[in-house]
Amino acid sequence: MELPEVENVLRTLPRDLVGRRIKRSIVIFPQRVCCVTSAVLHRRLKGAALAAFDRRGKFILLHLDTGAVLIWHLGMSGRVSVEASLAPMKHLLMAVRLDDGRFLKLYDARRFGRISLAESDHLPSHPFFARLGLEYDDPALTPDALLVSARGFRKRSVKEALLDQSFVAGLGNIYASEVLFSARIDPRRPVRTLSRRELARLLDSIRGILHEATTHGGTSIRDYVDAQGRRGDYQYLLKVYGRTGEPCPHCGSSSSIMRIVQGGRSTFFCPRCQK
DNA sequence: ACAATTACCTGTATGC
DNA sequence: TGCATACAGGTAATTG
Repeated sequence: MELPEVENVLRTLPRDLVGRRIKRSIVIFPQRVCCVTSAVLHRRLKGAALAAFDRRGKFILLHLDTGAVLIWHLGMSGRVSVEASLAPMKHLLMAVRLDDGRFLKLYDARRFGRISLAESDHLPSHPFFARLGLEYDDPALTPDALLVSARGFRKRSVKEALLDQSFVAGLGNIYASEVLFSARIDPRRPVRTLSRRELARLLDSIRGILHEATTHGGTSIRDYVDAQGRRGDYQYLLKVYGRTGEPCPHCGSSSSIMRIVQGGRSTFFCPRCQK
């Protein structure tokens, strides 16, 4: 799940969760709990009330009235839902039982999702966030800031840089290809060779694509659904991702969308438009 | 110190 | 019908 999907999960969490107190927590896969023991996690959650929900990059932050923050990362296949019973347990990573009997649940078939807990005063120093890049809508994210960061990558391609969460927080494999197509930049270019002008275009594309995808409820190619179980619409608006062999929607040349592999992940682009 | 590869997982689609 | 392979919204550990 990338930023637009995570944002839509947050937006679709029932508002009446706020104020509910946690009776107990259940961790099915302690291996997915990071930086804190399950025992400490349970102790810190029990009796606390849900206070606010937000996001940093792809991390979901569930703020409690005690100052503790429960952190969930959805990995590739994570799902959040609120249900009346603990069952079904299949693919359940963790759940919290609330004082009204409901369960706030994190499912993840592939178990790449991650769980942690931090104190809200110390969030920036938590290992999840210490090296995380700026939010795409942060005014501090400027072409010059990207230029400085890009120069720090010795020979990474711009596609690989977009997947690196220290460059910009929140992009994943789908939107990295879409952003580069929108900016007309060849994904194979070493990121340090991009001019300030090109990075400005890249930044405009990052902002445009992530905002548009969020507005459309995210991308549901296979499994993704929000916290209400609804699919997004952005899969219908993808210009290059998953469209190998299709005509380019910009230059129109037939079967021009190519798939290549970079860092073990698929990249889709139009070699005619993207220089 | 760095870049490239492998590891962690399960589910689904495809081809023999 | 198996069975083998490829691939999937991500990141960390390991290898050279």
